[in-house]
Amino acid sequence: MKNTKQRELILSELRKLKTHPTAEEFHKILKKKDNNIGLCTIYRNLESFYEQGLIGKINTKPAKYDGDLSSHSHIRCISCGKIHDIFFSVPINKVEIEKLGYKLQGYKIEINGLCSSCAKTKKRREKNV
Amino acid sequence: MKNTKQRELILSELRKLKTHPTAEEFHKILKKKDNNIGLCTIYRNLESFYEQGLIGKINTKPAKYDGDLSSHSHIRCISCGKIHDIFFSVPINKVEIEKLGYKLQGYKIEINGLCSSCAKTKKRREKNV
DNA sequence: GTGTGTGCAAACCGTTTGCAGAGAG
DNA sequence: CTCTCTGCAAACGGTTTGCACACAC
Repeated sequence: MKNTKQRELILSELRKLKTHPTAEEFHKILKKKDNNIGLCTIYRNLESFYEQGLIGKINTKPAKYDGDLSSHSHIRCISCGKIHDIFFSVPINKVEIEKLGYKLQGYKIEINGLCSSCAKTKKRREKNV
Repeated sequence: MKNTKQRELILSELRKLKTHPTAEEFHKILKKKDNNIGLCTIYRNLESFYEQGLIGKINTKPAKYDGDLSSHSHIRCISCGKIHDIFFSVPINKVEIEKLGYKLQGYKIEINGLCSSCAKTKKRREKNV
């Protein structure tokens, strides 16, 4: 793997973010540092970082990327799609997995909820205000 | 919601399956019963059943659908993509969610592992056999 | 120098949509 | 009769790929 300036930029900038940008959002951010960087370079590198386990990827459409590798989950608002980090551990029962003949590689918990600002908007809508 | 023969066929056939077909795989299955059924009808109805909470949907690409609503999770082989049902419960800490101002709607656990047949193939590959 | 990485545009693929006609109510 | 549902084909949108050139090694 060659050490290009784009590759370095992508990883270091993602690490700095506390948000979970889509490839396109991230592209806009990176253009401020390198106006020529291509969207497909970002896709290519994010994907390869993800495969190497250097970053996280959230299974939304479009996908969101996470520079924070500390073990945490995400809660996603069913109304606006916003994602928040959430920290709690879940005991995974390996026995059940081994019974099926699988070797555990990892797991993700995908939590859906309604965020407070969407809850307010909804309440307002219901009152026809 | 009108009660068309396509709609009825889609739901009843999905309920019969123990597998988790993609829309396209399911289309092939349904064509045996109704050769004229269109792929987009299947998409439309599966999506609406899913929104009504009548069936499950697995967040793969392409998406897979699950006619079994009993509370269970899925383990996905990282090598071949096969999905197995897995039954165990996970305590979700609501306090942490409420702290963030969210109202819990639901959650899914996505478990990744290596299935036994892929593990064998891999071992064989490593030995150059 | 050699070979991988880049940026561009075009292809890709799963999914969605517009439309005219069919069929449920 | 009306109005939603269907099947078709074409559009869509996020992502990937083929290519020629650039640049790390």
